[in-house]
Amino acid sequence: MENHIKVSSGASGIFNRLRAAIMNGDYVFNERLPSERDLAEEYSVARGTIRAALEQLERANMVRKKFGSGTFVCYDSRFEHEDVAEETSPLELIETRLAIEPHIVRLVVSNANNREIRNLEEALDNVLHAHQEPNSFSSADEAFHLTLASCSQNPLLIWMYQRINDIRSHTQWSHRKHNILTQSKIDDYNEQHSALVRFIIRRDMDGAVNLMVEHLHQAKKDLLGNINSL
Amino acid sequence: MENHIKVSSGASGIFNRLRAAIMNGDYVFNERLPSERDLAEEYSVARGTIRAALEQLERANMVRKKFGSGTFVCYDSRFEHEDVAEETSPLELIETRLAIEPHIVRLVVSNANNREIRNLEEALDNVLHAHQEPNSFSSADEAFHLTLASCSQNPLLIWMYQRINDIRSHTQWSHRKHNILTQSKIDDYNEQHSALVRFIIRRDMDGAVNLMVEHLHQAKKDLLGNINSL
DNA sequence: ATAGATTAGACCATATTGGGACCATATTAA
DNA sequence: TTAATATGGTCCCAATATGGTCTAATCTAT
Repeated sequence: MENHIKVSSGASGIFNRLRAAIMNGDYVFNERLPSERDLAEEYSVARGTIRAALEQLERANMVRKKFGSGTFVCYDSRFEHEDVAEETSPLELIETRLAIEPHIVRLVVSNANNREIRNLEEALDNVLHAHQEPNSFSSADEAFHLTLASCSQNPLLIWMYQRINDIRSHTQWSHRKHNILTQSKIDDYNEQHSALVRFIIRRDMDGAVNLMVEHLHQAKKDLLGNINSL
Repeated sequence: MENHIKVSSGASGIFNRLRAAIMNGDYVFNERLPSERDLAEEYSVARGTIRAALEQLERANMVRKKFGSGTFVCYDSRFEHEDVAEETSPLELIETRLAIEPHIVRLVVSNANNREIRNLEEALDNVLHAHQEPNSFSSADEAFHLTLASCSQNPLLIWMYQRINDIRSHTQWSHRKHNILTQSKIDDYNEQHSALVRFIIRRDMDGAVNLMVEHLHQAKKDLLGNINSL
């Protein structure tokens, strides 16, 4: 009957304490937990008990273990109260980008100063020279579009685009990137990125906006084509 | 609480410390980090560990490496908007609405079903019959536009519009509403609200979108006129 | 007394780290 | 222009850290 006093004991107790620590942010997303041996010492318990607790955490999808490397947090507290990321499909994300990015381009063409143009050219350079590999390109592409948003100088739009990038990098469909982002697709997209920056530098409003719309429509088409072919 | 100094070990530990340094402003935008060899000495780890940490930073879009030159910060602290509501001006809010609402209208015209049309008509009714007083109208107006957003059936767009409404009801200018929202202005806006719903019911895409753009441009003009007259 | 949980330790397979060397490119000084 | 230097990119090998597995002894609750 001592369980009435102790909150919990044994492996489940360690599980609860570790889960609380992760949800509390003591261990953040992608961080490596202390080794099983260290945790055992920290909680004054045998390694087997720690392993049992970690297995519970793994079943709860809060950590993942990597042989020979460590145990890593895969619980993202950023989305703790945000079901938006979970509910938003790739298609709905593109639709949202289609809503705000063309207008961002309008603002950039009318407002961007030389310093921001330089930042944009640098981001373009990065995405053009990103390793020809889906994850690397995708990450540079996110940075490019965020830089574009930042050139709008509108804090609310920038903030919204950050949320879009959060969702872009949120897992759901990332495994599809490898099907969609072939070498030739990456080349196509980069062609459009370059053209977009040229239009912006020339202050060609219609050209830039239309290109952005086309860019996103192509991304949408590629996404739909891929889904249909599953 | 115990003085629990927790320093993640290995590459991810270095990653966390460097990320904190960058976010803290120890290294600023476009600044060159110390060389990998210097960082290795500074943190008393091998160069390979530093390289692993820098690769994580690169994946997080916080630094970029230039072959033969160095590693440069590409994290812009201006992107960190602690409280976006505080930083967003009325004009910037309108610009943001100008970005997303016309596209919301597009989606509504193509996707809305009868049930959603009924919700929209109800929201229209509410805003038409709101007390002819700025706060009452403003609140009904927010609800009308949010209903419109929800008819898009896109959870991300709906969520973003909720954030817009948060800011609308928060912002700096609420005291100006009394200057802007005169009886005749309210009548003008409601004229547009009614016309918008008619266009949507007729599935007149161009008419609806153009009207929404006009609606927001008028709101922008009214806002600017009021600011200039201060 | 029994069954299950916990402890403690040993060993294995893999990944990371330490430390060094050399290469390719960019920057700087002569 | 040319040479020297600084920097990131790559490879190597040994040492260490880590999770995976197994065994046996001990504790605990029924």
